[in-house]
Amino acid sequence: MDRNMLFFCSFCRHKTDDELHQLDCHIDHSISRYERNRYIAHQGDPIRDLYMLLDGQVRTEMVSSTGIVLPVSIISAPAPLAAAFLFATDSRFPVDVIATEPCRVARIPRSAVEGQMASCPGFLRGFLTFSADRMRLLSDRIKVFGHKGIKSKVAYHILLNEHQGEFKMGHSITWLAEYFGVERPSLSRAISELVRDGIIAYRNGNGTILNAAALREMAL
Amino acid sequence: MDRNMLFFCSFCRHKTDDELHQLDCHIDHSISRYERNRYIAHQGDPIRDLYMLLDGQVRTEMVSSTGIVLPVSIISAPAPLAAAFLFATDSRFPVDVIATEPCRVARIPRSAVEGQMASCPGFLRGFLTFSADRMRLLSDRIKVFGHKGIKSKVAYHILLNEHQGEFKMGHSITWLAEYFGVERPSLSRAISELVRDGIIAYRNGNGTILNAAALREMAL
DNA sequence: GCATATGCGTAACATTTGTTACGGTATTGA
DNA sequence: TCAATACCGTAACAAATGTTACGCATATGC
Repeated sequence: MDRNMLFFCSFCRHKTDDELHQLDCHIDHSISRYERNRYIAHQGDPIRDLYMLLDGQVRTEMVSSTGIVLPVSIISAPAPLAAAFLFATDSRFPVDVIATEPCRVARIPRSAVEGQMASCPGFLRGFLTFSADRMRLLSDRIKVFGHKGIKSKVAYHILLNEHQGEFKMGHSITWLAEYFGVERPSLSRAISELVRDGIIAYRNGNGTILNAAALREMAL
Repeated sequence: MDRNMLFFCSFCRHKTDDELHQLDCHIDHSISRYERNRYIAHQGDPIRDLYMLLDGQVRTEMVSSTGIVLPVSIISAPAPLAAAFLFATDSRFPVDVIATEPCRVARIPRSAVEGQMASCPGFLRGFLTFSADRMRLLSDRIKVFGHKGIKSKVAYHILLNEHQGEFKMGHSITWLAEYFGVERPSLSRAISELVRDGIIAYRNGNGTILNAAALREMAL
């Protein structure tokens, strides 16, 4: 069994290849190959299987009801595709999934996934943890958007990453601007203003909180 | 066994009370009661149990690192509390949870939850579906935020809810404004402009797409 | 009937944010 | 060393959004 197939099984992932070969753990699945630019799934397709991208890379695209295409993201193996939605009510692919290079994809029927969950605690826990961690990413992002105004977002982000008056931005300004959903120059300006107003000191990704009260005020 | 305890079990939820009493399905759990304004959980507390709000209502609050409090949401029974994070890596309550009226809360140890998942397919599926549906809500919201500019958000929302040239907003303008993270008058203005420019007709929550091309253009 | 609350559209104005363009620094690889 | 690239700060101006206030409906309860 392919090691990547065991992505979700926290127990199995740490076994040696020898141990894996001796393992009596068979999950019903089929493997498909896709050439570059082939569609692995179309937006709206019902999700009946767990899709595991074993090798290669895909891009996902969203198609609006009458044809505009907007890129969403790039996913590299090994990774599940739309795993979060497999068990959703009326679960369908929210995007097109297209191979950007030759890919190998394993499909595991939902029933087999459920069976594996019931019989293999590591698999169950792996899946749940993967889902939960992903949910946390989304949830954190939503919280950022809950703060109106760039300075409020920045202030919130700083308070989250604060440790004894110091903080690290943790990412490039360019990256953060995308994360916040604002333009880079705007974010840059916002930070400059925080510095100008004596609320923080900042340089090169690291900073110090000078006026905690004002910063808290901004985070609303 | 309390019917609310079986929130996640799609099989059990549809049984009659008689059937429930005869059911040989015992989940290890303890039940606590909380008076109004009592803390059920503090932000940062490790999550070791599944919290099920059986009766009453809670509010969640977020506390920034130095004390500001911002309200997040109200949750009414029956509902799980932070269920999405139970299996996260280093899972902790992201918010304070405070009773707004007398509450009853069942706590089921994580290990018992895992055991129940392994032995009761309905429970497993119920939990997974709940998580997945919730993930979809968050995911949809993130997608909205991915569209910059109010008109782009509105256009996207309309295209999502379009059906043969007609659409329903589905919510009040006030509600949508919050959902989009913009001010109500701003949203109102944006819609008015779409109408003024002959792109849509709109009245009372329902509308018609007049210029699909322009609308698609706006959704980027 | 009346007071109250909610939801909605509108307007004028203030503020924030986007846009575009430029220059500077650091890194990388030829 | 040099060119190419990525990342960042800044500025001036344009555009979008927020703010505040008002009037009008509709529902609700007294």
